[in-house]
Amino acid sequence: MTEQQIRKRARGIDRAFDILDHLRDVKTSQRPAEIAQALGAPTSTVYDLIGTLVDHGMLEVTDAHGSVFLGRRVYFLGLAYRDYFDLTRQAAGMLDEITASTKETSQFCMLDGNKYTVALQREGSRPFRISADVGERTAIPWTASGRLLLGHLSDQEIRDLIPAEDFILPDGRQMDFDAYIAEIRRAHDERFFSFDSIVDTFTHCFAAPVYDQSGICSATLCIVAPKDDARKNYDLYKNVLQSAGDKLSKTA
Amino acid sequence: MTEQQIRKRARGIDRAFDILDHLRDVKTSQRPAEIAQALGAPTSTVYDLIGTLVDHGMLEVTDAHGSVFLGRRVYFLGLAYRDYFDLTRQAAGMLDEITASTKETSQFCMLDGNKYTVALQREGSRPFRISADVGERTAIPWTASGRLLLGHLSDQEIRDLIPAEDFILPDGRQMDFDAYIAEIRRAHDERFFSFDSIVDTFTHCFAAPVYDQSGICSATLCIVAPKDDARKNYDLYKNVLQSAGDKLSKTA
DNA sequence: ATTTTTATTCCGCTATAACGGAACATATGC
DNA sequence: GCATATGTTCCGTTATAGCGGAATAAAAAT
Repeated sequence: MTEQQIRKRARGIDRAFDILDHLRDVKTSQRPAEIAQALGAPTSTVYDLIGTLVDHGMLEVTDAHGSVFLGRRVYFLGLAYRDYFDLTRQAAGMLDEITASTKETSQFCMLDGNKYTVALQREGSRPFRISADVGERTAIPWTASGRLLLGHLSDQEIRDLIPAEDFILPDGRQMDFDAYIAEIRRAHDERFFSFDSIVDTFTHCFAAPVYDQSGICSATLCIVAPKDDARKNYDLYKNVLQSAGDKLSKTA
Repeated sequence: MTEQQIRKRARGIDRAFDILDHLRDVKTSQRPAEIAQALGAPTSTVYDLIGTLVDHGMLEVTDAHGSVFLGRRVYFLGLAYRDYFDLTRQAAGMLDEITASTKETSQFCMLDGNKYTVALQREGSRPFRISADVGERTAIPWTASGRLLLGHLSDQEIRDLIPAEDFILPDGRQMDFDAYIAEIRRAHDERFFSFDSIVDTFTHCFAAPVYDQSGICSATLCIVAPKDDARKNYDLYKNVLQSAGDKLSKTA
């Protein structure tokens, strides 16, 4: 076989998306036979694929002749795409504002499974070595955000979620679970949490929640500042973060 | 094999949508390995599928670790879904209004390949036998809408689109192509066309364009009225249709 | 640095999805 | 009405997609 591999059969998945794209192009519902013709694809295959696409809700039958158009599910997927990138774009703007007004490093953080990750970061005017890089996965209990992001879970759910070793601090000390839970509850009530960093000795971390439409804290905005800056500007930084978090929140 | 067929392999298409749905659920980008674990699906398969989904633009790589989230294309598909059903819903409302104010039968019509079809219909107070039922495919030149819907095409494109036999009227007479083109150009300029029905002897058909965002007449609103009603209310019907068409049009 | 774990790529086997074509159903023309 | 064309379903064959498992690479732990 040569570089130009000759394939006699197309993958179902490729043809499936061809069907979806085609319907998008023509902007109308069409019958299976029409679609098959338009794509130059084998009829029996197209019938089969349309069947499974309908089962998946990616297509909907629109009339008694069996015409199909794009289905509800593609719409919901589209919404998810938009929400994700809207949030990312808006969050990036917020970080710009926060860092512009405070000169401190700001971050947009989320959970990634049972770990904490920095999704976006804007470095302050005096960038120092931040504990975690963007995309790095960190133990949730080591972070200020890790108090806010679990606020909607029960004690047991929190215990189940976090691996036991994540309660052991970088310096080897064991965290107290009950004290951690108490901090989570307090952070949830106050819509804010801050503490001297656990992973280094010279920074203070501020975190404010971003809520999704169901009121769950789905992300946080953070400021990482040298301890003395943090002390001097505590109220300012807290207010800046909270109002930015409110702006990104979807709650009505 | 029994009723409960045991399958050892899943279809790629099914797993592909599982991946999309999963990302919608978690609302974050994830790495292939995570997704495979979350779905309990074979790793090698998930890697392969994610590759093709990325090729299709259904997924996008969001960071240097290879994390993926829903891609641009799902968004565009979602938009197409929304536009289609928005237009359908709004058009149905318009037909209600038109028929309420005129008592005549109103229709929402589109092209379906190289044929004309009635997509929606609201029957007037004295329903008579309409030439074409909803969903029926009719020769484009036989219809009033068939003047408006081709307004964006060149003479040659029109000639290529319409099968020769569609220029033969139901009574066997041959239509003159140049005269037909002239009517199309005039209808396009006037944003309106009406004539005594070709397919029956007692109705007059009115048609006004609905434009999509690129200014192409993608649909029409029509009134099918008995000839004498049509004569008496010509200006009223024309105005009602045109303003309704303007409301549905996407042009800025 | 070295080991251990986890993530990714590679590759060969085989269950089966895609396909062609026949059979059947439905619409269209005569 | 019958004939012709077109749309849909059914079914057997076979190219190959999905899979398991090995090999390799990258991270994490020691």
